Amino acid sequence: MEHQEFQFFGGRASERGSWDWELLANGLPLQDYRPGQLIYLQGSQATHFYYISSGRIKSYLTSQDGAERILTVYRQGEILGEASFFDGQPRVSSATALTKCRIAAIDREHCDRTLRQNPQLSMSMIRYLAMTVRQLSTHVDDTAFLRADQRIARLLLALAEEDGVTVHCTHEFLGGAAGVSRVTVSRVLGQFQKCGMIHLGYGSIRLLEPKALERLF
Amino acid sequence: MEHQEFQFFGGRASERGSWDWELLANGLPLQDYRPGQLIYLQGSQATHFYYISSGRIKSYLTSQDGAERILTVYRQGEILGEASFFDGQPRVSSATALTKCRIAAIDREHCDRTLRQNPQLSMSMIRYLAMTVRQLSTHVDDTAFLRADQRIARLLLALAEEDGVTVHCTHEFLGGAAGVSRVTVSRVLGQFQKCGMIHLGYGSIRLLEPKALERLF
DNA sequence: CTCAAATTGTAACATAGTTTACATTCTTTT
DNA sequence: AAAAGAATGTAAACTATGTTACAATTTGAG
Repeated sequence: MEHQEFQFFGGRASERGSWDWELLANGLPLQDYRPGQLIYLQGSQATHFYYISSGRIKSYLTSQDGAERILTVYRQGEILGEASFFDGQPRVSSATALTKCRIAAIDREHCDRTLRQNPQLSMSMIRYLAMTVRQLSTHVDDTAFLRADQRIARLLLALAEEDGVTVHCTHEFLGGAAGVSRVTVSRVLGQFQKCGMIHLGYGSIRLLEPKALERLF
Repeated sequence: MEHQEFQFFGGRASERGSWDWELLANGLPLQDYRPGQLIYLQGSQATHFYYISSGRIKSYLTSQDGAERILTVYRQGEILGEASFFDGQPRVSSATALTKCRIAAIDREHCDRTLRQNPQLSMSMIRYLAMTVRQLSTHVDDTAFLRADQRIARLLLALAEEDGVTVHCTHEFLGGAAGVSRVTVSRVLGQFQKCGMIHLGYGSIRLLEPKALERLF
């Protein structure tokens, strides 16, 4: 029970390293992406899905007035965009590179052939999608039932799970991922710091008392 | 583009009839469930998933203080509980029968054998899970960016998609599905009625002007 | 080194939606 | 037919968060 339910988002932690998608990307050229570069856009048709050879990518929803809700942060060795690819409907989310990335784009012909030649990959894909369903359900659960401070606490713990005790991100980012405003993030983090649970830097947060954060819910 | 994006919840409309899971349940005994009977419980281990031969089932999340958030209404011919089954983690949601149901419980041994004998079923499962990912993403999108009245309008349209112009459910139910309180549902529906968009009965809502409801967002 | 841009802190104010409470209406049971 | 239970309508008080605004700090670019 090291990290228990903390697959809130970003959280593919529970399965990190247990996927082997290199086979899927085998033989495909890697493309370079710069930070901030768009990979796919909400509403577009899904002709490919993507394998991350290196770098980090966020997927997110955008409201009509431009607000952004982050769904997942994908990392090296993971795939993204496979759901819209398989169900044939337009993309529900967008994805952009958070860092420099090297990405392979997998098209339908390549995917079909590789799955046919490696039947065990189908089962991996089923498990991967099942994990994504779990993560999104947890997302709904959290936003439905937790207060702002609780969601922010969960998020910090989930990010620390991946990055270590010092999490590097802005309050703006945390707001987008937890579904609260930047101002609320700053206020809540200020309180956390006052209680000695965290230490705030510029663009970074060091978790001092993770146990205390867990006790918030 | 008859129903466009309205897979909000309950909404498997976009794919209705396009699944053929009978093969998966073939040879398994059907069990009878009464309305209100529990099928599986949040937090429990997933040893089976389920095929609905007849009846309707809701899946939902429960908060610590007992509040309920409905995720999906499943119907005849659909399967449920497959995500936790495949990813091997405890159930994130519960499921109970809404009506009398006949259900087949599919265990791991039976599932493995059937998928091995019918390789095309794996691809169906991938498409089904992909559709579920889409639905949950839409769920997150709606609760993140829409007001109470907009979510209720969407929900009514989605339900009408399945049940016809007269939707049979309580305000309590709508609240659970849209993520708002019963009181808010009653207030919003009252306004909709005053505008002539709907007609309210006892346990039923007739949509008079669906177009007007769509214009709300 | 300087200036512009990004990030953070904080306060006042606005508000959508919850909670609580109670009356009313409809349905089912006896 | 009466009584009990469900479902609905509506109002008042409350609250968590968003919004707006602006100052202070840190970083990065030229």
